[in-house]
Amino acid sequence: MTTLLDVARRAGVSRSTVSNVVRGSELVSEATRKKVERAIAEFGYQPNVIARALRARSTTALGIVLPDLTNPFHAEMTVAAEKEASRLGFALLAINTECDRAIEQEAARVLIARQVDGVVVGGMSLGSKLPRLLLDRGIAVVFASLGDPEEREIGMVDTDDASAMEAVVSHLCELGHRDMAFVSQRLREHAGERRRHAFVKALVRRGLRPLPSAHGATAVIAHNDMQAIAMIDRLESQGLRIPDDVSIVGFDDIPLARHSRIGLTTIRSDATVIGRRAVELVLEAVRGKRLKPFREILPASLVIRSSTGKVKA
Amino acid sequence: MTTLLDVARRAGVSRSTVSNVVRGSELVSEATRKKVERAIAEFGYQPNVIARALRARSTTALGIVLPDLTNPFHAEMTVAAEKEASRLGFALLAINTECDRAIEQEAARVLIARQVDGVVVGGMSLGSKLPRLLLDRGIAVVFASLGDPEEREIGMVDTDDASAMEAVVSHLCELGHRDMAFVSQRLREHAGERRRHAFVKALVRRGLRPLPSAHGATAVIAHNDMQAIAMIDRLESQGLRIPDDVSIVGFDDIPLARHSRIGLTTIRSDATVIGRRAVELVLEAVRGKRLKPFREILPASLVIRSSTGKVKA
DNA sequence: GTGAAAGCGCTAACAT
DNA sequence: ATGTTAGCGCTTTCAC
Repeated sequence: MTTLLDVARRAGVSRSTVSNVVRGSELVSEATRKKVERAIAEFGYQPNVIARALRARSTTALGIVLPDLTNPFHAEMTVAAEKEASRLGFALLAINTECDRAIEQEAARVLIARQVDGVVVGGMSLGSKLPRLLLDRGIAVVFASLGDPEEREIGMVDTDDASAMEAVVSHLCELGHRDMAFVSQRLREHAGERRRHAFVKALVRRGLRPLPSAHGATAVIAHNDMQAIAMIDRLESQGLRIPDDVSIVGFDDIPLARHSRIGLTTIRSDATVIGRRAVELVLEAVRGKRLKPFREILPASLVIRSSTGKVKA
Repeated sequence: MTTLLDVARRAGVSRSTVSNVVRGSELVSEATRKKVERAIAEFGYQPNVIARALRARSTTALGIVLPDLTNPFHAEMTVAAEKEASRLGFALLAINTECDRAIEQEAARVLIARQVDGVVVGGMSLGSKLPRLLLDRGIAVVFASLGDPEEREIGMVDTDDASAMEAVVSHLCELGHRDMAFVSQRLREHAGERRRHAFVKALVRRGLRPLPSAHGATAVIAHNDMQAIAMIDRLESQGLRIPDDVSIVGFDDIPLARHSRIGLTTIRSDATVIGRRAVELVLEAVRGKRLKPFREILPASLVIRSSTGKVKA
């Protein structure tokens, strides 16, 4: 392994000069820069990221915390985040928590121990301590597709839940539905509860009230597409027909939602944009310049397919 | 941040002694161990992973390289790998390559720069240079769900492609199919080409030959479930019926395959086991003890659902 | 059994 | 503009 010292000797300069060249510092003459660059090329020198991290107190690594990576929405978000991070020279540590409190706590411990510069939270349990733990260690945090954080220090990028649910309820009401329910698999999931809240608000505005469970509902709104698709499977196994007996609405618009066999009515949410922006925001926070808006709400749109229909007469 | 020195001072011992206690070295008296442990608990001391990595030349980090994290099979494998790695104190760096040569090269560069101890390869382009690049830097490599590596130094864990394809072809032949085709989205994907090879072999054994493309085939075998499911969508959009006009077979048995609306005939492959074992194997390699078999082939089984049927008379 | 000392490879004051 | 120096926090001989 070639080090700064090797390059320095080869180029006949000091290590700091080489370091300056490597880091693109301005205070190096054109002549020496050339010399050093030649030596670097000759050795194929690559700075040791570990040594640099120890000294500079920045690992150029980010974390991403997810409840379920097997959900294509989260996977797509992660892929986009990884791509953007990599483009900017950052590595991405992905941690799957299953929304389990203990695993979230452990995730925080690992992220702190590994000294990541920032963390994108793509999902967590309601009232999770994870963000606070990170913030307390000076680690930047951004919520992605997770709704509004209560704390000012946390950044966010999300689809507009409120107007999305407004559109969903409006659509269902037009189809004659009055008995609607919101379902989420894991009770007390942060994003789910926020969406449930928005859903209830939209109902109440119309003088309606949500059913406590899918039982007896003519329309079921699921926390996300995966759960909506699972719900179709469950209901159909019970002999119900979608949408004749029950209408189903998802959230995310994962690629599968538009599959001919699925045709899920859902809210379009752009995982790629959210993942990319989340990384951009967290890096802005890392660099201490929150000039641009630190919270960003993307417009939501309802995509109507075949999983919703008129309520039976 | 509390350091070794803080703990040492508090316990009235030297840093090396604290280090010995932390690393569980035997050569510490019971009495001092107790003292040190108390001081550690008092401070809530956590060793600095970065400093340790610099000195010990081991980052306790692994990499996982994937072609497409949005494929639930790969996602599940990654989740399992991450879980196992985390259990053993290792972090996991996930890199999505889209099977793109340039990205694979860049992935190798990053993994080398970050000095990961080992890498699980869950997918790559045929003849990719990635494994060689890593091996040359002394980084352990294990193929997961990728077939047999040519190089002895590379570990592997995979489902038995050969017997799987044998079962598929046998099943289809019984249904009267003779015009079959294997399709894979990305030409020249390592795993896909291995499966294609196994498929062709099984055909030839019966005196049959594969069709060059899905066109005109009565049965189509896809590289994996996601592609099979996409194929159903495509064919049905063209007005064909599955399985009446065309039978479809996948590979992986992702959860979606058994959805009531999908019912995909496929090969069962356990992503969780593969992910977990891949990490175990790569760590055995890291620790230099390849006592246990370094290559592991899991039994394959055909799951027959509703996407395959008798060929039209 | 315990401690002193020498770095791992790099960065960032501070000199020059 | 370039070099010198002093560590970052840890591990690991090597003495005692």
